Amino acid sequence: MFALVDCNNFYASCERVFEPHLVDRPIVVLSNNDGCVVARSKEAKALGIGMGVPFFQVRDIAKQHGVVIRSSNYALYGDMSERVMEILSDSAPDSEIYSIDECFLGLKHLSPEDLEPWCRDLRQKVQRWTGITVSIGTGETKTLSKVANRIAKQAPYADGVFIITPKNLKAALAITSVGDIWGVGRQWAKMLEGRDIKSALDFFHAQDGWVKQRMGVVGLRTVYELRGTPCHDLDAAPSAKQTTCCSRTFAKATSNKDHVKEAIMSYAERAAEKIRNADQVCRIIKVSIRTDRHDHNTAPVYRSAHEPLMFPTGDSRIIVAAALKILERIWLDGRPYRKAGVLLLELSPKDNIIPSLFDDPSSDSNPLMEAIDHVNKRFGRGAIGLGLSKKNAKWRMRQERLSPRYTTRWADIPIVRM
DNA sequence: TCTGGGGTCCTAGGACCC
DNA sequence: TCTGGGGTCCTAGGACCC
Repeated sequence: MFALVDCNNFYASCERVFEPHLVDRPIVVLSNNDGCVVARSKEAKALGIGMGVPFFQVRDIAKQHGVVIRSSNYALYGDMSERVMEILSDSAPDSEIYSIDECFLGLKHLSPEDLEPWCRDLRQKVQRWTGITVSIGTGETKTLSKVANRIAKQAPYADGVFIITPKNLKAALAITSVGDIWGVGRQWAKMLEGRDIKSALDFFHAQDGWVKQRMGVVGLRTVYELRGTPCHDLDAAPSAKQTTCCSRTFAKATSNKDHVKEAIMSYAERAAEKIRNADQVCRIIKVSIRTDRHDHNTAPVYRSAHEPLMFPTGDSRIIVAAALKILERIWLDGRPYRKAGVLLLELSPKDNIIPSLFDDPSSDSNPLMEAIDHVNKRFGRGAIGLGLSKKNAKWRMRQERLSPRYTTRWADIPIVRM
C-alpha cells in the first residue's frame, strides 16, 4: 500500500504560518520575476485565479478583492518542506520525498482497517507541529495513491484523507478526469479525449496494444497502475542528478554584453555551488541565451553551445571561465536577450574522478571552494563569490513582494512581544 | 509594462562497428 | 539479375513531473 501526502496550497500556506492574519484571506504566490501565479490559497482559487496564469492578467481581480501577493520565497518554503518531510519519514517505514510539497510513503506495516485512523493521526501531527495542512491518499500503486489524494483534497466527505480499496476503486476512477491522472499531461489528455477516453475509468478499460502503440511503455505503465499492478516502486534514495542547471529570465531584456556576462557568471557560480553541495563534479558545460519568447515584434533568437572540460571539476573558477568562453562563441550583438542559463552535464561523484595524465596537481581547489561554501552557508548565499556581483544589477529578477526568510536568516526571525 | 525554473524518461533516427 | 544481419552509441525532440 502506498500513501501520497501532499501539502495543501503549499507556498500560500507557508506564508500564512508566520502571518496568521492572512488566514482566510486570498493569497497568491508568484513565480520568479513575479511573472506567473504558482500557488493560490483556496480563497484565491475561488476568485477564479488560475494556476500558471501571467500575473498581469489577474492583477485587476486581485486588486479588487484585496488578494495578498507574494514573490516566491524558496528559502522559507524549502525549510518548511524539510520540517514536514522529517515528520513524514519518521512516521512510516519507507518514504520517498517526491517534490517540495509531496511525499510517498510505503505502508506495508498497516492492516486495511488501521489505514484510515493512521492517516488521520499523521495529518493532525503535521498540522500541529508545522502549521501546514496536508491531504493523504492511499492506494495499491503510486498512481492510485495520487488519484486518492485528489479526492482527499477535493471531496468534502473525505476531509483530507481518502483510501482507495478494491471496492471503491471504480467509483474513484469514474470521478477522475483522464487529464488528472499522474503521467497523463496535456497532449495525451487531448489525444485520449479525442478517442472518447475521458475518465480514468475509461482509460482503465483501454486496450493494452493500442495504449502501447500510441503512448509507449510509459502510457502502458500508467494503465497497469490504475488497474492495481505496481510499475513504480518507492525510491527511498533517489539517485544522483545527471544534470544541474541555473537559468533565469531577466527583469528586462538587454543587449548589453556586460550585463549578460554578469548574469552568466552568477548562474555558473550558482550551478557549481549546487553540484559541490551534492559532492559532484561536471565534465560538460552548456550555456544558452535567448530573446523573449512572448515578444513577437523581434525575431526570436536562441543560441546555445557546450564545451567539454579537460577534466571533471566542481571548481567555480573553472566553470565560470568556461561559461564565459562559450558565451563569446554564441553572442550576437544587438539582440534583446531576456533569458540566460548555465547547464552542467555529465555529472559524476567527486570521489570517483580518475585523474588524467595531464591533470594539473595544483588544480585541486577544494580547500578554496570549501571555504567559499562555508562562508556562504554561514552568512547567506552570495556573501562571498567571484568577481563583482552587482546585487542590484538590471538583469537580476524582480521580487517586489518578498516575505522575510523567517526560518533561515537571523535578521528575519519573528519577534514575540509578551 | 507584463508570461518561471529545474528536472526525468523514452523513442526515433543517424553514424558507425563487425 | 542484383545489395545482410545484428549491434552500440549519440543526439534531438517530445512527452511528462512538480
